[in-house]
Amino acid sequence: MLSKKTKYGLKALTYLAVQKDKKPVQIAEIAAVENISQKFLESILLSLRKSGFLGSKKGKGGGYYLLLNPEEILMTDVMRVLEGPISMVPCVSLNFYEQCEDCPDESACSVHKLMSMVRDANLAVYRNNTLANLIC
Amino acid sequence: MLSKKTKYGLKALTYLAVQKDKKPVQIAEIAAVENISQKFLESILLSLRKSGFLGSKKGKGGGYYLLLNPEEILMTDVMRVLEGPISMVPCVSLNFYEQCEDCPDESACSVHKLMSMVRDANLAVYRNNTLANLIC
DNA sequence: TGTTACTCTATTAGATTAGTAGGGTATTAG
DNA sequence: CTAATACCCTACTAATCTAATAGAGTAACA
Repeated sequence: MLSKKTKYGLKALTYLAVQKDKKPVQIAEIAAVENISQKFLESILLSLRKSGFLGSKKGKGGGYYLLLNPEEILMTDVMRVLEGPISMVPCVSLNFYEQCEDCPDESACSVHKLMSMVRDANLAVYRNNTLANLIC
Repeated sequence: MLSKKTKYGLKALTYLAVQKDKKPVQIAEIAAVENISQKFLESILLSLRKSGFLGSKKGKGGGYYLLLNPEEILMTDVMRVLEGPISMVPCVSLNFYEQCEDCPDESACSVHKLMSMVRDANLAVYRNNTLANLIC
């Protein structure tokens, strides 16, 4: 299942991407329009900022804004930050590889084989989509 | 993440699929060879039996066995039983559709759009693979 | 007829998720 | 300057899910 964190994060990114100008948008506005708990959204936007997707401005008239153009924001990167590894098992992960301690032979493992294919399929989708593709 | 239930279930199915003859295999044997908690494996095999993948024989010399040939066991069906819906969000599920109560317009939702593509990609993998494809 | 091995129910520790609460701090408008 | 604004951060909690454990029950074969 997709976590609410990822769901809300994607919605917030989309909301920022469709803004006419580049002016900062307040958390409260996004939370209200997208039906998201404001405090929860705060923590999500914070992690998106720390990951380099968003910039923020403090004080009156402050808020969050995209640091890149929507065409430059790859879903691969967004999903890794919000949802974690794209692979469903660590033994097929490209970025977070870990050996299974209970599996003597990876190349003979049916789970490894199936999940490798699933990883490739998902990666293909995420690599071929930017934030711009998800708008409208 | 893939649950241990699914991982163990796939390993058990594979183990049964590579047996020379169709004689029942005991839970204890599978659990020992595949490094799985026997009691946990019990409940997994039980649900695979109830779903029509496995048959069982009680008493001495009993155990579990495949009811179909490995070529006839589609990953789509196996994954739905072990892991649940293939879609990551209910609003893109073909078999378990549910509307999001917080989302006014599905067709304009970026999450819906992305997750539809992910679902299609995963379905393609699961539909193109049978238990037979995962052996060796 | 007794052993074997599946069947079923209940319980539990631990982890994760989604959210809540509350205060702190930097910045800007006026 | 200063007060309001809005981001920033830590800690806590209820609920849920996962993985596993325990133990009793039941069917069937040798």
